[in-house]
Amino acid sequence: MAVMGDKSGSGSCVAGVARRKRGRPRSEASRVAVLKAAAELLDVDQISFDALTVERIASRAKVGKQTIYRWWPNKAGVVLDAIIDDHLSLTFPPVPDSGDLAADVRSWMETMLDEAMTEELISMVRHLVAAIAMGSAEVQARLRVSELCENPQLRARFLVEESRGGLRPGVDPMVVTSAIMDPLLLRMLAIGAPEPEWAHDLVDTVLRGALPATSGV
Amino acid sequence: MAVMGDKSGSGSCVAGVARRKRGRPRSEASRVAVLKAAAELLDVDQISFDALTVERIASRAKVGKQTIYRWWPNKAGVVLDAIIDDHLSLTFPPVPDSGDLAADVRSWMETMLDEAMTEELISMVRHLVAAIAMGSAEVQARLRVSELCENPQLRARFLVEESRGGLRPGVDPMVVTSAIMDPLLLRMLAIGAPEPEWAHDLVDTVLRGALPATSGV
Amino acid sequence: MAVMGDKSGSGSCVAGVARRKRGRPRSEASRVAVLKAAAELLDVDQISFDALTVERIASRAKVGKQTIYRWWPNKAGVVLDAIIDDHLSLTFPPVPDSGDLAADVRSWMETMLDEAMTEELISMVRHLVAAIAMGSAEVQARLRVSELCENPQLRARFLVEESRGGLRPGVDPMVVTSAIMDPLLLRMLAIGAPEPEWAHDLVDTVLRGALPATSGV
Amino acid sequence: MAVMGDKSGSGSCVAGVARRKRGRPRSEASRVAVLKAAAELLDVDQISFDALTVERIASRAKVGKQTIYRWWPNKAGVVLDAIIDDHLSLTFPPVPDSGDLAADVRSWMETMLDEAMTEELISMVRHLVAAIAMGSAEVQARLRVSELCENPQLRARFLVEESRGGLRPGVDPMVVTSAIMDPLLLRMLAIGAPEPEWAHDLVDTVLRGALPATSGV
DNA sequence: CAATAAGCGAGACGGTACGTCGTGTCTTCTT
DNA sequence: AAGAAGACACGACGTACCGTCTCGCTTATTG
Repeated sequence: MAVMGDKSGSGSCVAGVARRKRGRPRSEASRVAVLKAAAELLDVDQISFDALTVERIASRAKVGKQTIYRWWPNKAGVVLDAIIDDHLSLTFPPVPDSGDLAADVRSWMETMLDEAMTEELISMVRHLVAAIAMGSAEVQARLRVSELCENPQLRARFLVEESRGGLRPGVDPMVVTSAIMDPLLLRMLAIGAPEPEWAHDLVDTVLRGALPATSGV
Repeated sequence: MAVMGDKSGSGSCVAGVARRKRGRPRSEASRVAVLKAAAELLDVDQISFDALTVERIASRAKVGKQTIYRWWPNKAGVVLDAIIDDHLSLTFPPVPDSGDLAADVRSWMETMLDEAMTEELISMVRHLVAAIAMGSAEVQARLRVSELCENPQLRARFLVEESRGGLRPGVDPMVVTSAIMDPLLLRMLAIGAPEPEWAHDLVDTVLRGALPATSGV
Repeated sequence: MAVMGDKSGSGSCVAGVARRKRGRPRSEASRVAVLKAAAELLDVDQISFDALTVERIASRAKVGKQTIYRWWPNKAGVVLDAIIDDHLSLTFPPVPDSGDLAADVRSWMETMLDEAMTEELISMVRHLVAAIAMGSAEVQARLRVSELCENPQLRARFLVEESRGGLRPGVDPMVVTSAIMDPLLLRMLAIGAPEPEWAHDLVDTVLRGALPATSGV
Repeated sequence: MAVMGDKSGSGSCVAGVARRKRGRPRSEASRVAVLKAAAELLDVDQISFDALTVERIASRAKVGKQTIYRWWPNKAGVVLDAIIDDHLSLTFPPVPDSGDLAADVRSWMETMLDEAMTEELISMVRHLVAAIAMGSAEVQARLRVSELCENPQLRARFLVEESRGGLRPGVDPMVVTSAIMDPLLLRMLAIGAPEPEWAHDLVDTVLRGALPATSGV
């Protein structure tokens, strides 16, 4: 999933051969060092998004400040690229597929509450949301909350179920995913781990709305 | 809903007489001027949360910078108090009550999409979420997204419906509110106004899970 | 040597009986506490003149800040009063009087160089000069360097000598005192203790000019 | 008379090649602009040493505040460099050389009293002495009152006279200069212009001590 | 192979805002 | 009325980053 960190939108060289430009080419090592440094500062050193500074990234990456400003518009841009380049990611537990959607989602939520509500994951959510909420319109154009914060696996499970005919007709798997995941994310952002009761109630209510009437949820 | 802007955790005078402290008492005028100034800068002048500075608040409020730092820990603290003190608030359209919950919520969502998705409302959502996502743990302890970003009217409508027995037994009105409102808020935060189709699908799915099976949603 | 620390020049009550003014009289205890505190901070705690603050004086004196501002114009005023009231003073070694002026002054200078060039005395000179150099015109009107920095004993010795006819006719004892003391003070201010050679040369040269031609200096 | 404004004690490159350091080199333009600005504020705008602020210097010099703090420890350091770099100096009237030292010095003192005792010169003396008296030990190490406040021309006149054999053997020209100049400076600092009588008496007394006995001073 | 470009680490630059400290004034209760 | 306490408007402090701008050096392509 290559991404142009390019300020100027670059517009890839259409000439098939990808004719190399004159002058010294961009250093891949520096690019990676920057993204890695940013990711580590947020992830390992657990600093907050606004305690993160471009200078600190540059210093940790052993890179000149200008090298960052040459390729990214600001720190939000760097963080987003770090996310996109998978140096920094939300890793939610996998969603099982036993054939029984309701049981699978409930079991997944159980695992979320028991194992995934770590300080690291919660602060990561905060960083991402902060990066998005503070980023410029331009930055947001490159990023969808739904693509980053959502559990792609959860969405995939709903899509599979839909193809099996296990969802009520007309129900959008994306919508179902959001209805479960987004309230969960906002709770993590605002109050940390949610109440188990609340979470189970959420899953039940949404699933009841998403499954066919015949299924005895 | 009075709130102690106090750094040191309020510490109410338990002694019944509430004996006045020595020295000049805190100026209520200054307190209000600060909150008002912060609110106006975000609300009227439409500046972003991180373009907001303590110095600018102080200058607009005609108050010494120290007076702000004496009573609030940082700008996020000021903004939160401004919200809590109702100088700054999200005002969503009212939820009608015709007796038919499904129709009411659908109509409310219609109004949201048509009238409420203004630049102002969306940027206000961003300010609030940024204030929470970037704030310290201490700040978050004083604020719940669920209390601020949520539409209290929507929640009230579900509570009324529950008391009338119009909700499926065991369904928590708070959960239902979140399942509709939170995905909407995240969309506003990330991509601005959501697709109408998506929004209607969300309402339908959640309501189907929340209403009694007998109701023909 | 009583001094009115009064801002308004006060103008003593002319009515012979010294009729007490209405209201609570000025607290002598506070006045002394302030001067003592200022003196100690400079003298004992060895802080520099501009590290000295009115707030620190007030706090050390257990006195309200206003009590200082009610009676003194600023910290320079306080320091000057502390000097005048003898809480803070330059104590130079005594000048012997053996009848032989030249021998006495040389011996005094010897003692100065050997015993008096302590860190405390030098920093005290600096405080005084700073207080004078930075003080307003009003402050300076109340203070003469010649009265404070000069060794009154040295001056007295020259005056005695003059009355005995031991000075060349027409020579002003004050001038002689200055010609020896002021270069010494400036050296202390700028470079700390002066070179002994330099000091002896100074004494010799000035004395030769001040004593009658007959005396074989 | 080049001076390193360097915080870290100059550290000249001993390596003959004087290999340039990495990074952008210090801007000479900024260095000069700062010293010039400080000098003008004291000299032209006639503000007092403690009304002088680093921010004002920076703003007048059109320089970032940090650029000042990068190279100087505080405002006293800046003022001292301004002095050393000759942007700010005491300019006393020239000392004539007619061959008759006594007449020359008396005539010079006459000119001093008549023409040089301007408000500007006196306040400049105050600035310089304040800068020294309040400065840290480090600052003082770089500056000698004797080098700055003294009239170099007066000293030169005495040195010339010494080489001609016009001074009494063993008399140090530096000492004579101080014995005349320092009392004058302290008077200017403390009370402004001195009495003419006092000044003439000073000159007579010191010269009598400095000239050979044969000369009929 | 030299010339020419452009990227690189380093670090100074003009700025803005920070959070703290001190000033001198004001306002409250206490003595 | 004066005193101790302490909040107030103001403004400078010295620091941290911002985003820009040279420097000398390195690494490519091109003539």
